[in-house]
Amino acid sequence: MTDVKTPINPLFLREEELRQGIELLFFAYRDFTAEPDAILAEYGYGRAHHRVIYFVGRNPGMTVSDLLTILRITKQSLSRVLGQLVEEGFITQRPGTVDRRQRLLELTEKGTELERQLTERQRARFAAAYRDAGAEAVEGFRKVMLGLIDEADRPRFPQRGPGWR
Amino acid sequence: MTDVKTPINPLFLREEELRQGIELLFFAYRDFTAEPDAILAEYGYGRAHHRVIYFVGRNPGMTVSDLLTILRITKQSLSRVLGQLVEEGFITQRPGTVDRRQRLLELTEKGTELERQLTERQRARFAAAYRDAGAEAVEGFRKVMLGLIDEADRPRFPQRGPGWR
DNA sequence: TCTTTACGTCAGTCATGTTGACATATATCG
DNA sequence: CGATATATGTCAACATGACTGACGTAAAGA
Repeated sequence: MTDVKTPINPLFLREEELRQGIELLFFAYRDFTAEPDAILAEYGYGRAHHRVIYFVGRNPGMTVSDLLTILRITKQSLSRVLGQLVEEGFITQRPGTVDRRQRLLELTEKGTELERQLTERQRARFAAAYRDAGAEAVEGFRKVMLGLIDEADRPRFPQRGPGWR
Repeated sequence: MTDVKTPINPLFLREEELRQGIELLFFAYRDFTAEPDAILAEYGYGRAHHRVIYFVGRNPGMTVSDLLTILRITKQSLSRVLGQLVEEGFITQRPGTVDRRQRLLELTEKGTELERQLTERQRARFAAAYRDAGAEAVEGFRKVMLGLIDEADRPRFPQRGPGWR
C-alpha cells in the first residue's frame, strides 16, 4: 500500500496542514500550562500570577506599563494580581530614579524561588522537545512561531548573530 | 564587532533558548486567540465556545466524552457552553446508533458558518507564518510542538507518509 | 439483576477578565 | 508658573469559564 500513488488534492493538504497547526498550538498550550497551574493552586494563585512572576523575573526593574503592554490586560486586572504578589512578599516595587511616578518591579528572593519552581517544569518540557527534535527543527519552530506573533512583538526576540551556536 | 569571539557560556545559551521558547508560546497563543475572541464577543460567546465549535466541526459525530477528553474540563463546565450552542442552533445532538446513551455532536449549517468565520483568521495566520518560514521550518515546528504535547495525545497527529509532500 | 457508564443538572465558589469613574503624584510643555 | 498629560492606583459592578460536590436518568454490560 505504501507505494501506491494516491491522487492528492493540494488544497486539501493545505487545509489539513493548517488545521493541524491550530491543534498543535491548542494541545501544546494546554499541556504547557497544566503543570504550573497545579503548583499555583497550592498557593491559591492562578495562571495570571505566573505570568506576572515570569515576566518580572525575566525583566527585573520593568515598569507596570511594560507589564501591561506584554500581558494585554487592563490595569485593574493586573492590579489585583500584582497587589497580592507584592503584599505576600513575592515582588517588590521601588520608585523609578529618572521618573519617580514609575514603580519598578523586581522579584524578592521568595519570588525568585517560586518563579524557578514554576518555570522549571516548562523549561524541562522545552528541553525535552528541543532535544528530541534537534537543532534544525528548533530553528524552524522559532521561525514559524515568530510568524504567528503580531509583528509589533517580534523584536522582543532578537536575531541570534554569529555568536550564537 | 561581529568577528570578535565572545566567550560563551553554553549553560546560559541553553537557558536563554528555553526561555525564548516559553515566551514564543505565550505571545503566539495570545495573538492567535485575540482575533476570534473579538468575533465571539459579538455573539456573547467566549473562547470556550470556539473550542467546542472547532472540535465538533473537526470531528463530526463525536461524543460528549470525546470532547471532555480533548478539552480537559469538567462536564459541568462543558455543559453550560454546549447547552447554549445547542439551544441557539449551532450544534445538534443525536443519540448514538450503537450506544444510545451517547449524544453525537454535529455542527448545523449555522454552526459551520460560525466555525468558518472564526477559524478563518487563525488559518490565515498559520498560512502566512508557514509561507514565510518555508516547508522545512514547518516540519521543525511540527516536531517541536509534538514534543511539547503530552505523549498520550501525540497519536492525534498521524505521521505524514510518502504520500505527503 | 446489579453495576457501570454516558450524560445531565442544581448549587455554590473562585480566578480572571471587563467597563467606568475617580484620585494622586509627577513630568512636561507652552 | 500654570495647564495638561502620564504613570499608577482604587472602588464598584459585572461576565466568563473554570472548579467541587451531590444527585438523577437512561442505557449498556457483566
